[in-house]
Amino acid sequence: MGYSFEPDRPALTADVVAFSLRECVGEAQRQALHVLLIQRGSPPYKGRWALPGGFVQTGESLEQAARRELAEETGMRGLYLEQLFTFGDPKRDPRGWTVTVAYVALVPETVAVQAGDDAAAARWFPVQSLPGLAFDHAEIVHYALQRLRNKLEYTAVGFELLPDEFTLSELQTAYEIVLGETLDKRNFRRRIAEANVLEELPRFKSEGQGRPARLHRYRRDAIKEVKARRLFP
Amino acid sequence: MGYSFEPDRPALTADVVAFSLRECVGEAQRQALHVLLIQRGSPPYKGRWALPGGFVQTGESLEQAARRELAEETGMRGLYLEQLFTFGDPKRDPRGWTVTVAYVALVPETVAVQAGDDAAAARWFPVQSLPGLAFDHAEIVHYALQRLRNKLEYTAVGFELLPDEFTLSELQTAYEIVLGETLDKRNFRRRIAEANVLEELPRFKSEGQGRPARLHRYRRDAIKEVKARRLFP
DNA sequence: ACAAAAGTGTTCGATATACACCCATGT
DNA sequence: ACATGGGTGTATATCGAACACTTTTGT
Repeated sequence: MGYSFEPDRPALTADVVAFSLRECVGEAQRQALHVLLIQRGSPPYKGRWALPGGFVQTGESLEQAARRELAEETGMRGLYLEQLFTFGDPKRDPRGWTVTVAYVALVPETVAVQAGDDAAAARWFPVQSLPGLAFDHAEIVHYALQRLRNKLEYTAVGFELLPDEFTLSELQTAYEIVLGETLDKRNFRRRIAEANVLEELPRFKSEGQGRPARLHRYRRDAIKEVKARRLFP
Repeated sequence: MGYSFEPDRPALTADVVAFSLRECVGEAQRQALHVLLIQRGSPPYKGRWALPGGFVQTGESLEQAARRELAEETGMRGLYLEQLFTFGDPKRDPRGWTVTVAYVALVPETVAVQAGDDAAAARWFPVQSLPGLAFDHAEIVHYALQRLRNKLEYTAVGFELLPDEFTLSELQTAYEIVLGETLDKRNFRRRIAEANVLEELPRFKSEGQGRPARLHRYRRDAIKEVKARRLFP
């Protein structure tokens, strides 16, 4: 670090790829993985959809910036958040040199979006049918999706997409939607049990018809394994 | 991304954690994993050791900046390089707000270090006995080491630490040193063979005594597996 | 009673692990 | 001839994958 002069500085932003499992519009009961996008109100890319995010401010950490921007633009707080990658191609923003630190957030369906102060539209889009995105945001979403699938295979973060209390079937459905493949119920439950990150609650959830399902929640005292085992090899 | 005003900008740097397997000083034949450090010539942390790195310049990408700084300060070029993480704690640099994008580089022992223009000392330190580091660089190295071990378990990047041509025993030794455990020779060779990333060369390497070992090299046409298999579960 | 979702074990094949001897060269 | 490192196959244990029926509730 032999800083011998002070060159120009890029603008630094934090952008968030917020994933959530939501019902597809028009298709009740059919959940799909969605990404939250915000419609740009000013050029460049005016009217185009983009990831929530904005400038990192003096005195805050990168993660704080990501959380603040997400809260300001969508009202969502307290989510699982993880740094994804930093995108710094000098031409990625037509206005000038802008480097962005991208984060991934996982959002339970129970968390509601409140559009930001600037009244910009915020909407969930199915990852399978995203509109054209501003900047290099399509690339960022693509990279985030890969990472999410990987993460789900190796670690047990799936419940970050669910409410505090959930049934094992809901958890399995979450995994199936994200991974894009169906899983065997018995094998799935065995894996989750062996991971030892859930605890049973003394409550059940009745989903219309059928036998009520036991509710579970994440064990907050769950130990991070020294050598993470792959959950779904 | 509703940029409504232009806040202060942090300085943006790229730092590199360069790993290499080198002989320990004093202990001929005993290799260990080393990290390249540069002695700071000016405050803050004057005289302390730090990671090579420096400001990202206008018009270059983050990876280009990392490569350029590494070349300028150590003379090393053409290495395996991978983005690690971006560190942005507002207090990480006492001079002011500085965000750094950290990279990991893997350096064959055959690559020599030429100290940079500013004649700052550059030295390889065993990861087991690092000096006190400037800034948050100890944290960065620690994180890089975790990532390197992980990477080696899941993917076959081990040969990036070796010269173009190497023997399977050299490759195994590299894995053993980084992972900190001994591996079974036959199982190791089977795994590497199954990964299908190496090709045999019609040459052998005679290491003083013993039967000469066949040389191998990385297959440049090796296919990236869709679903990476763990090499050493 | 029946439709709908929850819950539960076992078998079989694949993969990982443990293990020992012969080969080619230098001294 | 012997010391040194290179090279090879098999048997067993573990793990993953496939698979079907019983239970509990709402209608």
